[in-house]
Amino acid sequence: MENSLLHNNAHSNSPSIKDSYRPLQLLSAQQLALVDAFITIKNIKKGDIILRKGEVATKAYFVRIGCLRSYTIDDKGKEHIFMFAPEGWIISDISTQMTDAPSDLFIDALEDSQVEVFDRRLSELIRAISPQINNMTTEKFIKRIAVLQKRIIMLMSATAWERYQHFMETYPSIVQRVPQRMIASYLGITPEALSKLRSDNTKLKQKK
Amino acid sequence: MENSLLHNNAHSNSPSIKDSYRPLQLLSAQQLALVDAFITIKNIKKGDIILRKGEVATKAYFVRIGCLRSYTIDDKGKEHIFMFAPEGWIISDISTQMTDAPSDLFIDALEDSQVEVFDRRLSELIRAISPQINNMTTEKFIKRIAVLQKRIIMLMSATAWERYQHFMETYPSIVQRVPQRMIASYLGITPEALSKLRSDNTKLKQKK
DNA sequence: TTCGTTTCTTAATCTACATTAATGCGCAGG
DNA sequence: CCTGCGCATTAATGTAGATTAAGAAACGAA
Repeated sequence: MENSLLHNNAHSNSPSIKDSYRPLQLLSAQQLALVDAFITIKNIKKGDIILRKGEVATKAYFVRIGCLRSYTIDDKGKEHIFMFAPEGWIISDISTQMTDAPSDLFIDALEDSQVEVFDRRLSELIRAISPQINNMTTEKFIKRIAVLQKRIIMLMSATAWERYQHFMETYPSIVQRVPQRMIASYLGITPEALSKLRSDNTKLKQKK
Repeated sequence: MENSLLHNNAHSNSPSIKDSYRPLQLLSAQQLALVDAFITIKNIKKGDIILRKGEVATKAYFVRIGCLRSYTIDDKGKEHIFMFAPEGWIISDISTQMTDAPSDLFIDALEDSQVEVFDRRLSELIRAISPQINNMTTEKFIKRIAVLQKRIIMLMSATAWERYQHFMETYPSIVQRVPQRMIASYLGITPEALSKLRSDNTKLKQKK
């Protein structure tokens, strides 16, 4: 079932970032062609790191096939996963992409993946030729802020189990695809704790 | 010492949001006058709530005098402070201000305060007349994203004591002004835990 | 001032999650 | 086909911070 989905995506009709512009007719055919000229396709092997902490990156990645993640490594050497990006998601370190600040994040591939790379220059170009798209971009930033805000509130107020529930709603396609220890890392708990969480709740369900 | 600071701010030369436009000469005198026409000044009494969860607000507030905060109340009735806004800070629920989403946050005043109110319409106006300011706004959003991102990483990886250290760096002027229990709420711990934290570390310092 | 309320602190107990460690499984490479 | 290593699970023990409770200090309103 998940496999057939993967196969579909492996064709040339994989999702593209341009899909979000087309339906609204925000860009002329000529402009779309221009965008095409700036977008490049990149294949990334499982485990390849495409951004490292401290680097100044200028690119964002739209995931066509596969799955990427962004994460930090703290002083004690511990990984903390910031987000996952399965098919259709965009991943980048916004602050290093839009300004010249060194990145706090690493980004790598959890599976063999294919992405559309768009450079800072493309963002600038596209925002210059279309005010609507410029506004769309701003709106995306605002939505991102709302998401981060909710995550903070969640980290402050919710138990590990509640956060796990929320994770499964946010990333239904991820749960079976990535190692448990990474889900634990995203939730801010240890793999052992997640394992316990899951088994305890399975038991609860069986009782009812 | 803090008092004299307060007195200075009580005069008409209090900081204004326009200060951030003037030095860059981004707006003509006429345009500044136009902005003036849209900005209103609001006095808020300690304890007054100017935004409630579920409301659709269209305003942001630049703090001239005093201190505001934004916070949520979770299912169990517990408050979680999201940010403080002393003099010079802007506070709002960005997602409700820029879209029509109902707010997740409450905003109220921790002291008698004076703010500059700017409506969504002003943001639109100002961004329409000045592309530079439009870009400045976008950059502010990006910086905000970076701040939220760091806070998430901090909540996932740092101990309560480390978070307290970071809080004091971020809000040096706040520590003596707001109740401890609110600082605890911002840090995501109980007032009792914060009290212990502080006394334990004082002892540590004395040992050395 | 005085009284009532809120806030801060200290201390005892409790709990969610971390740490450590041992076991078994699945899978990639020789 | 083994062999080894990363991963998941389980269990024992440890600990940061929550909860509960109670007393002291600070604060606001009459």
